[in-house]
Amino acid sequence: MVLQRRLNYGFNGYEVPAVPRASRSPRGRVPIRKKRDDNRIRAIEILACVAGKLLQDAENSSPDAACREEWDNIFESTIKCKQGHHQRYNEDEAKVSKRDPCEQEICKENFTCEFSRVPGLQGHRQSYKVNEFSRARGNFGFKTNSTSYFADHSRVGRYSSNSLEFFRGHVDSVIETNSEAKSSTVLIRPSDKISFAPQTLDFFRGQIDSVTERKYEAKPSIIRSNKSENFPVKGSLDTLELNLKPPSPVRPESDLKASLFRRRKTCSSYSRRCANAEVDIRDADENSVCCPQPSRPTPNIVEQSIRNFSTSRQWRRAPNLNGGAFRRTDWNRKPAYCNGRPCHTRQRSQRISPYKRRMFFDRIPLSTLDGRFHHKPTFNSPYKRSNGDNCNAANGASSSAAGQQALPKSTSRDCNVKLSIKSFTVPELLIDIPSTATIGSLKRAVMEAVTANLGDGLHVGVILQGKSVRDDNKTLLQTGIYHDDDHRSLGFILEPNHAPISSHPQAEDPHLLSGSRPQDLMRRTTSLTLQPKPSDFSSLPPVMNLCSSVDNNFDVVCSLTDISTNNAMPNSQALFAVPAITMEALPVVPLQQKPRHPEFVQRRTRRPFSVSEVEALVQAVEKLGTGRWRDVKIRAFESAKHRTYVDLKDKWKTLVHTARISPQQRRGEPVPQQLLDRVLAAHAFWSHHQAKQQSN
DNA sequence: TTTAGGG
DNA sequence: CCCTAAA
Repeated sequence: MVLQRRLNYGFNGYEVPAVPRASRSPRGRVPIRKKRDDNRIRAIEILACVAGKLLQDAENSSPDAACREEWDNIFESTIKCKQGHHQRYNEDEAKVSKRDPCEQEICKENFTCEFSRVPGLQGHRQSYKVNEFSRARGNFGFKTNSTSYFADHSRVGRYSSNSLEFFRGHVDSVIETNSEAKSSTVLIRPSDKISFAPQTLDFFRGQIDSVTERKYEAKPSIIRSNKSENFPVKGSLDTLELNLKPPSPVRPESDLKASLFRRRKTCSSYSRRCANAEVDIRDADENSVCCPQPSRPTPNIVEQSIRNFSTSRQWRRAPNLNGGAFRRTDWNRKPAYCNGRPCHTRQRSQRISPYKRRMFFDRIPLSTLDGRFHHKPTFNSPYKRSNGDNCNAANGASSSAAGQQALPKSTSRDCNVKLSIKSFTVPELLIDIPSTATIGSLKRAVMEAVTANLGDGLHVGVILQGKSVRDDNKTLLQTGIYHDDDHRSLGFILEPNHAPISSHPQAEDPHLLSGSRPQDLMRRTTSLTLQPKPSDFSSLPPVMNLCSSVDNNFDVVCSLTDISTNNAMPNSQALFAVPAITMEALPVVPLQQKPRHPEFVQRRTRRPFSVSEVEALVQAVEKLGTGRWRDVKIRAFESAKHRTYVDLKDKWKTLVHTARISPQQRRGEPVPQQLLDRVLAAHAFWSHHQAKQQSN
């Protein structure tokens, strides 16, 4: 039949290559669908595994029944999902759905999570959509969209995110979202990936399997508030907290809470916005004195630091007149609150972390840790003094340095600086592990990844007043950090060592050296946040995302995105410290994974094939066969620069399709039936030929 | 890079 | 025409 047609139309010149091309065939991705399904199944299994582990940990290590019940509630609520819920998308998301084939599958798996038993979340309902996410090579997992509603149907948040990470974050967000959040809407533009609040990552480090660090290029998110007028524009945490009514009965610790927030007040909203480490500015006598404490951690200190680092808990340095051992202070006395009820993060960390923390720092060489911190002023360095003499020495040193700055008045008492780094944002960790892997191997893999991650040349950067302090040789005094100064804007940043140290003095402050990035980032953050302009998405490089639906109407957190796009953003790989309180609501943060927003991707102009082009294509394929598109291109479209071999392949595909459908169904410029018959003939011939090659 | 295939 | 897995 086919041959007959071939003969009918006069072509009999099929040219089978002398060297069979069977070795190159089959090519391409044959079982895509299957692969995706496998991935989905695998991811779900991992999620189940994680959830199970969480439950297990909660059951096994809960110190008291109340805590355990709380955990059970949370996890149960997290896991109990009802399928079939449908979710509407806003216009933006719908557009993306049209553009993104993967997004089109977003409705494939829907979940509704009910939080009826979670304290503070009664009546809360959250729906998720999970779809696979396979746009990017090596990208594993899903994408979810979720919208949260409270009992009164007020919207809490909308996320578009990579679902695996989403679920990670979800655990935290469930724990830490509080009912006050319903007064604000967090709108995150559709994007491909999310990152997590530090505690989320910390939490999952010990929970999950193999992790692969991804580097990111940050993209902005927009945060809006439905009722932002309820809150000061400045979004001061203190104000916000005080404005909010605790949903639960007042607890005895409420006075502590108040003092805690009062204390927080001394940290500027600026530094919080910029998502740098929060500095605990308490003095030994609880006066609000804020001085950075230069210190070189001793091994046990390192250990402790790492513990705290790994659990996103704050550590503090005791007044170090006795040599400056770190000590943890009043964690138990100072409850972290989420709108009147205790945050569970700490409980969780305590319960789950001992083992994990052990694993964590056991596997990190101390030398690495040393290295990571060595950019901070050290105990033995001239930067740090523990008594008045040393202070004077520091004075003298600073007075001999160029660009020094006048010493603040009182130096005798508070030369030591006490600060605590409450949290860090670390690069996203991606899971990629077979579902058959054991928890143990999973943990090992996580540890390895974390170790590799943290050991990979990170160092601590210092941010002062929004500027990165690059000169490691300057003293604190020269830099402008004194004990009784206003240290609202002091922050820290973890950054890779290979980040360019493009430092240049700031005109307005000669004592501050600055890499260009962090403050740029922050400025963008600020302006972006205050004046969201979706159209700026393509042009705004890096940035930040929200961590809270409660208090951060204008609070954003710098986050990290994929640097694999080669949009150089070296410092965007940095680990930004995040104010603890901003993490307390919605740790799920979307990140732009694609280089550009889909709607800004320029599509090639459509250039329909002319009949003569089709003729040339058919002729070439008749001669060379299907599957040699490069040769076809060279042979017949060498000079047609706008026709790639992929185009030719696509055109052939559509030609075959066109030839098979009835003429009434065809669109566009009509292709002569004769040509279409040749297409069918050649296609049949070469298909048959290929099949024969396969079987041999 | 090229091919195959889903979209 | 886009996207991307797989080779």
